[in-house]
Amino acid sequence: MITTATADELLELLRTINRARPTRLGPDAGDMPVWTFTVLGLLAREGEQRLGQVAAHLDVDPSVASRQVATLEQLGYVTRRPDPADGRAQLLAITPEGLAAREGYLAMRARWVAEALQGWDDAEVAHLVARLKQLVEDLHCAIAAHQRPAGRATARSAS
Amino acid sequence: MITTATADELLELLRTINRARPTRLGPDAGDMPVWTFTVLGLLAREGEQRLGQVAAHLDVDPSVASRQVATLEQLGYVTRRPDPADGRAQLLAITPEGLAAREGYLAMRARWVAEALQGWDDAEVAHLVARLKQLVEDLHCAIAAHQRPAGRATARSAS
DNA sequence: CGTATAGTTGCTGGTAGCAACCAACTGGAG
DNA sequence: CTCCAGTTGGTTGCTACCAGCAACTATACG
Repeated sequence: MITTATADELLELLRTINRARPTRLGPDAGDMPVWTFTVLGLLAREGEQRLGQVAAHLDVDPSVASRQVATLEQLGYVTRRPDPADGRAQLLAITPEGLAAREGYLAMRARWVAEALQGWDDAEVAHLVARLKQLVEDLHCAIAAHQRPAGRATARSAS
Repeated sequence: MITTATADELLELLRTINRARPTRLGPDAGDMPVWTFTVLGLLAREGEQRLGQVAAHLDVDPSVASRQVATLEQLGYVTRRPDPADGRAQLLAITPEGLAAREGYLAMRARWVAEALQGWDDAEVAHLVARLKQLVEDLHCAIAAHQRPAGRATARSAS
C-alpha cells in the first residue's frame, strides 16, 4: 500500500522530470528538437521501418510521425523507398548523414551525462531505471484503464 | 561513469514518462487539467502565496501561473487579496471549495495509485523516488549549464 | 468492385514563453 | 515634502510547438 505522501512525491517527481527534459538541443547538436534523435535512434537500432512502425514504437499518432519524418527527410537524415511488399507503405532508413548526426549527438550526450552523473554508479543508475520503468508501466496501465472507458482510445489500437 | 546503454535507457525512460503522464483527469475529478491540483496542492501545503512564489515553485513563467490562477479563481478555488505589505502583489489562498476539490482528487488518486502499485512496497517506492529526484536534479543542472551559456533564450532567436 | 489499411494534410486544443504593458513601491534630488 | 526615475509584481497579446482527430488519397486484398 502506498501512502499519500509517497504518491505525492512520486507524481511531483514525474512533473519535475517533464519540466527538466529539454525539447531542443543547443547549437552543439545543430539546435534540433530532441525527437530528431529519438527517430534516428530507432531507425539506427532497428533498421528500416515503416512509418506506422515508427509511430507505434514512439507511441505517437501516425500524423506526428509523418511530419517528423518529413522534416528528417528534408534534412537528408532519412530516405524513404516504397515497400516492395506493399505499395502503400514506405520503408524509412537512416542515411549516412543521419548516422553522422546521431554520432555527434551521442558523443555530446555521453559527455554531458558523464559530467552530470559524475557521482553515480552505472549499475545503480541502471537498476534505478529498470525499477522505475516497471513502476511507470504500472502507472500507465492504471491510467489507461481509468481513462479509456470514459472516452477516447488511441487511434491505432483500432485493429 | 555511465555507459551509453544506460544513458539510453535513462533518457528513453524520461521520454516514456512524459508520454505516460496525463495532462487531464477523467470526469471522476471534474475533468480538470492536472495543473489545477498542482497549484491547489501548493497553496494547501504552503498557505497563502504570492503569484510570483507560485510561479517560482512550479518553475514556470509568471504569465503561465497568472493564467492558471485566473482560471482557478473563476472556479472559486482560490481567492486573491492585496498583499498588505505591497500593493502590487496579491496573496493567493485556497478556498474551502478548493480544499474540497483537492480532497476529492487526493481520494481518487489514492485509489488508483493503490490499485496501480499493488505489488509495490511503500518504502521501496519512496526510496526510488528519492534517488530519482537526486538524479534528475543532477541532470537538470547539467542541462541548464549546457544550454544557458549559449544564449539566454531557450529556443527562440533573440535577435 | 467494396472494404480495409498506410500515409498525408488541415484543423484544433492545450501549453509554454517572451515582449510589452500597467500599477505600485523605492530612493534620491530638489 | 514632493516629484521623478528606476525597479518589481502581475497581466495580456502574440507566437511557437506539440499532439491528436478527421478527412482524404492511394494502394492492397477478398
